Amino acid sequence: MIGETLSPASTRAWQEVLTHIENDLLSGALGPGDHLPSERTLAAELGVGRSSVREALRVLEVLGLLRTQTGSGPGSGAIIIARPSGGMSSLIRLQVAAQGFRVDDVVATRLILETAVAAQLAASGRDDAGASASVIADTSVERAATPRPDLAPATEILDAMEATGAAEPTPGEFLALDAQFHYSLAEIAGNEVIAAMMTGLRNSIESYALAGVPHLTSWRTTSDRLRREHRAIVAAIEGGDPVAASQTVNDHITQYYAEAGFGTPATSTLPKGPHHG
Amino acid sequence: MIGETLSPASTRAWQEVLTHIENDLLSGALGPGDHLPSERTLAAELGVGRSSVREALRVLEVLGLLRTQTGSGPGSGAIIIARPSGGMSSLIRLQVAAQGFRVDDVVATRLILETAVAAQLAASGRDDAGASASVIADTSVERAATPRPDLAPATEILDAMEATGAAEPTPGEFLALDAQFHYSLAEIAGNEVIAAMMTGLRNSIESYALAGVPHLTSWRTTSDRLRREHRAIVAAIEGGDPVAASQTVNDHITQYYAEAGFGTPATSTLPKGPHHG
DNA sequence: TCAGACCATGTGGTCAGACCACACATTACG
DNA sequence: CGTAATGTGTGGTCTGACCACATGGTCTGA
Repeated sequence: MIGETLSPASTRAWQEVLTHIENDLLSGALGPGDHLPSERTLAAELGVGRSSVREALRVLEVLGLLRTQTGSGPGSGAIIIARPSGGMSSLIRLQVAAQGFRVDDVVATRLILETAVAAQLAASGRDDAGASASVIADTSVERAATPRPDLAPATEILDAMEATGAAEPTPGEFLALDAQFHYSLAEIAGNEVIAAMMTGLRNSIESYALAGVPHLTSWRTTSDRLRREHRAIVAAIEGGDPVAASQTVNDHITQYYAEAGFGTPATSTLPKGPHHG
Repeated sequence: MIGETLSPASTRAWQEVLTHIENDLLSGALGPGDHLPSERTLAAELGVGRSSVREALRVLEVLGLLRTQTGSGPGSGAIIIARPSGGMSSLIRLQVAAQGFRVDDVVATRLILETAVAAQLAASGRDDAGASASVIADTSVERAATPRPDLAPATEILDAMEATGAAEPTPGEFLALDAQFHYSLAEIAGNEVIAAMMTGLRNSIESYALAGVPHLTSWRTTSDRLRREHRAIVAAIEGGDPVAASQTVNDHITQYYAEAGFGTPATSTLPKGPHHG
């Protein structure tokens, strides 16, 4: 066992651990909510050191596949949770930081996904869902036409954004609510992949969006416009007009980043925040 | 320093390392091609153990931000490389394995991105780029209208797919070339984010695509159709017709997965050995 | 002089052992 | 009967020690 270093050549120990867990996931031996064996047990079973097990678990944790907790009893240990948002955010944010992604590419991609979501939502409640006008939403892969999307979760967020007086959100809070609104649309559309990607894209450029606030001629004017546009998006979706919905979303996002004067990265202070559970 | 265990509360050591490296990336102190300090040095500088440094590096490695190499001299050590494809693939694949992502959501998302890419390519070479017919490609965020996309890299792959005789690709090779073709389109479009996401989405369901081959009535018939469709996609793009390009791509992808009989996971019921309580 | 062998050095990869803080379960005690 | 003390197992971390590897300088012999 000790002399196992004779053949570590191609596969590194932590990769074996990763592969083993992935296989357990694919075979169904492990699923959401399940506990992984303890690090020490896993190490003994796979014949590797605990360090290697930990490196694999760390990867899975960052990727949003599990959470770890100290202590004993239920709720402790490493538990499978499939929460792709966190992992997607980390990945995109770090790639932007390392210049693997351009910020405008991120924005452009977000635009594509959001317009597609809006178009799909607008089309999904109609009788003639999937009209030729909307190529994007016309996928025979999508689930059976939902009767009509319930936009209540989204509109509730809009209500919060329009609060006045003491409850009036600060720019930071406003943008957070804005992110929530857009995410809720993706969630209502029912595509977890898109929702996760949108969250990741949005989070990765959160600092840029915030840094752009001072560049605005008037936060009041802009925020009022954003509020109106949000309502317009909802109206377009409820009106069953995919093209209008897409266009409204497109303008909404495009205008803000144009006004905020993009290209100025928010150096040093990274926004990030604790990986909320 | 030793008694640093008094306040590890909120931030775990490896996260500090991660944050430190991220800050270096954002500040420009680290960039693509740069070497990170050695693990031992980094550990000493940050006042953490080497294990913690390694856990952070492992995360960055999986996310596609750096590669590590043993030995000494240039080329060894941890080097910053911003290659998001690998990380995106791992993330999506594992999320699918952990049931965080549904396979049909992955396919639907891929559809959205690929149709958007095709539409953008078709529109980018025209004088009236951004016509109202193509909402998706109409983003004022996209880079200045490229003169006309050079599809040579894509068509070369198609040539390889159409090789006959000894060079004729096997189904596995064919699908690999197919993935390359689609990736090359995204690459030509110039959006790294989309390219990475497409690669990740495609890779994560590679096994499903392969598992579907036996379900086809005739591989020859299907592969011939795919070849024709690839040429049609290129033709539509060169023809400057965004709608046709999107539709062609949409049909291309949709049809294959329909023929391949989706919904059936690649794994048949495995023994399901819960070697842990 | 030069080419080859040789070894010192530094790197990541891995392991083993040892603590700590924590959370729960059990037990002992008032 | 309830509360406090204790036991147990978990992840989190650090330390020290090897290994395999790649480089670069040094030494040796032709």
